[in-house]
Amino acid sequence: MSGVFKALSDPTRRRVLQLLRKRPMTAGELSDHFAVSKPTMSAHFAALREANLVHAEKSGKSITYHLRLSVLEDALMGFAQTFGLGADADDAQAETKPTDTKEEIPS
Amino acid sequence: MSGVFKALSDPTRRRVLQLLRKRPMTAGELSDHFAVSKPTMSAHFAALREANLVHAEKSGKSITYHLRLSVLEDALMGFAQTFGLGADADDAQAETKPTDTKEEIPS
DNA sequence: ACAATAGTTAGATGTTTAGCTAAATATCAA
DNA sequence: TTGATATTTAGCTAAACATCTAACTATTGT
Repeated sequence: MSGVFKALSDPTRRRVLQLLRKRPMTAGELSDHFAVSKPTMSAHFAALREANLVHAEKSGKSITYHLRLSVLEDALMGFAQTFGLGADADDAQAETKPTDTKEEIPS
Repeated sequence: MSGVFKALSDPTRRRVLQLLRKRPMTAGELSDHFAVSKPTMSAHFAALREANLVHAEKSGKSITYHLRLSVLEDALMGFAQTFGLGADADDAQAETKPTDTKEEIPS
């Protein structure tokens, strides 16, 4: 949980995820979009891997990164839901689940 | 944007927000829920204030913090939506807005 | 085997962060 | 004014982070 938000707290990493939204890309392709060194990008990729937001697939010389949308969704929406935000409607009693009344502390 | 995710990347701060979900609370009340010093909590409050996730209201000796749900919602859901996550249905063509086809890079 | 290409590891530097204690500030009550 | 309460500021440490260059590993083409 913390790992996901930490990963998302960096603009470069957020843009990487956005780029991967369209299609999987190799580390090199992704790096070309940024004005930082390869090792720096490598570290960003590691952060995204550790947060499980991307999946790395090595093939030949290059490594292709794939977005793990479901992990992003679970983290983002799951957290949002603990605040009554998310899927359903807008004001008061219109919700699917009654926005509850129970104690739910986040990790 | 980065500020919000940065704020959310700390478990203590996430729990503070969760506590504030129920009702506004003073700095002292909030601090009582955590095993860290008051100055440390004060720093966490500052981070939340800077991210605009809470609103501080001084009255007398104490300062009452209020959750700014709308800011959390805008950040979380806004970001989620750039990935086609969020409000609407689950699989493919069921969405309200066609999940677009346009270039949207995050800040 | 050699060189080129794709990434990562190592090591250094400067910045940020979370935490602490001690001291300062502000408010209120006596 | 003196004291108690609530919170912040100052100053510190230790760990984590983002960044770099240089060197290394792995793969492929010649």
